[in-house]
Amino acid sequence: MTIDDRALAFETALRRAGVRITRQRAALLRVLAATHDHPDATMLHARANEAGAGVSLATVYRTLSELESQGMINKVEFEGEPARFELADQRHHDHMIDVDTGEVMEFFNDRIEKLQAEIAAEMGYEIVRHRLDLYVRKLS
Amino acid sequence: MTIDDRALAFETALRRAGVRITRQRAALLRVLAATHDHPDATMLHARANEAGAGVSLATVYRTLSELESQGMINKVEFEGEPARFELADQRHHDHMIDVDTGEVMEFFNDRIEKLQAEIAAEMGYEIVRHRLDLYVRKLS
DNA sequence: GTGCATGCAAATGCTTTGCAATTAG
DNA sequence: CTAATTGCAAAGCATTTGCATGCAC
Repeated sequence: MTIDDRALAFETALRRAGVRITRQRAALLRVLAATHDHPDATMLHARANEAGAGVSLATVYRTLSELESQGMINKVEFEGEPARFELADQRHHDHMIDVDTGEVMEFFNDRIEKLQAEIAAEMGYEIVRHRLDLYVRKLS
Repeated sequence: MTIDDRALAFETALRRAGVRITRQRAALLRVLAATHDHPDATMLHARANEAGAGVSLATVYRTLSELESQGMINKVEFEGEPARFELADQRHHDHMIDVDTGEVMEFFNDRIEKLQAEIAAEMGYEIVRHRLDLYVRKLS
């Protein structure tokens, strides 16, 4: 799926949900469709405007909320920094954060997922969602 | 260890670290020593003042920072709420949050801990710290 | 045309900080 | 005595919101 395809898919999904596609939203969708890292609202704002879009930060926040409640992006909150965002059209995964560089990596481990569900079940609960963040340092 | 013992242990550790024990700090240490839940700064402020202490919120925050950098308490940041605090003098554990009641429970699973370390090692990293939060709902 | 979306600036909520007054050791 | 600590009010930061104007459909 190309960036254009993805941006178009976003637009279609939003239209279907009764959301109007404004110039600002189209620009943000394009920026998001091209995203391979974990930018925060300010970064997305900067990227949209670098592309000549003219979008206010308030609109960035409003659009991100909308996209999140549509389930199209995920908000990721690491400790002590502004919320970051990632595309939701991927398999579930957890995050590793390099404490020296700030780099965010993704990983998935099925055994951990299963163990979490078991632990919750043993205590009489089911998991609604979970967050597993590993703050790591490169081995020397 | 009683609450008084614990409060005294805190004082001793702080004095040893060259931190002065003021009336305000003593009151907060007492409140913390009696803590079995996961209060935030405002709650701790309220509890200290209910006990007739006369402590400002700024001092609560400053004391919590001090205690955290001394490794005596841990700051716990759940999604979308003010930071909470817990005593550090316990075995490491993770948290389960009941999404309906807000109740916070603790659990520990050695297999999950080991798997995390293995995953990090495979990717060439060592874990500095980690956070695992399960947002759960009671099974009906 | 009509109502949803925008920009702006002000408000919010949590947390930190500058500074003059106070107090622990 | 004197340097650390406090309270207060102001500032900081990320995020949200009220409102008048603008624009998508």
